Amino acid sequence: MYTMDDNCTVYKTMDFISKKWTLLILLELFKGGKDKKRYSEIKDKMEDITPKVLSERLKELEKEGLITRKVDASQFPVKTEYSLTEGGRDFIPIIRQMKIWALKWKPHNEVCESVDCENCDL
Amino acid sequence: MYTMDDNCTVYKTMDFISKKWTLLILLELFKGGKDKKRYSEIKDKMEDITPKVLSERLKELEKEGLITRKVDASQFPVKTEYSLTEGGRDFIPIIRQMKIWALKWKPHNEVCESVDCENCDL
DNA sequence: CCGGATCCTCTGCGATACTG
DNA sequence: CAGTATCGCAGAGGATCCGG
Repeated sequence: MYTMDDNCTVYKTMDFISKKWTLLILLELFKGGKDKKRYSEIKDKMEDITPKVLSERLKELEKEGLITRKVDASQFPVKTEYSLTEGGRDFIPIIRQMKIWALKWKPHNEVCESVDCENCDL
Repeated sequence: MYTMDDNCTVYKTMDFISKKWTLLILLELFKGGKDKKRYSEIKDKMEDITPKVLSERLKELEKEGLITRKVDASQFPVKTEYSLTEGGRDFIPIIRQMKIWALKWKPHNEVCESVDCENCDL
């Protein structure tokens, strides 16, 4: 007999990525091939996310080691830039697998009908 | 220039699986190699889920085509059994990828230190 | 008894405004 | 520009109830 263990690595990982917006932020940081993106740049692309939640998720992702945050205060206005860490980049293939799964099993539309559509860069 | 599109297949999939408990329920239905599991059986294994949320998630998963629900009213008490569909089973490798990722990048413990630990059957 | 539904509470998300 | 502060609401958690 087994029971779901709170301490299980998989359990904790799934609980972490099951927070709203988390995966989409990871994907947004990956898209376009840029290694750094600014707070406002992320926010502008993800139209429906609120500044509070974006801020919360970025902190969580940093704490979990998936992204890094760098502040350039040498000039004004101050620039804050976010990048994927190696571990964060290594999560992208999992998101790609989700897309491949979705293309196979879910009805899809013209916006996103191929694996390499420009909408999500996957 | 691109913007996150609500209609995007990937967007919708990520939004769907990003609901609390969804992935854990899928995993629970996979574990142990049984093809069917009863409501109470799932609930007992996932100690912290409440009957309300379990019921909601099972309905969503059924609607999304990942699981099926069969009621056996031929005897008493009535049995309700849930199984993974082909599409649902095809999602398990993605969860396995998450575990592999977690084992590589996150500190893990004795409960779950190998890919084939009996705790999650992945 | 089993598989939920119902009621209530409380945390998390959303919307808007504002600041160093 | 990059976030906080404040408030309101929907969805998750807890306990109990109920029809078959």
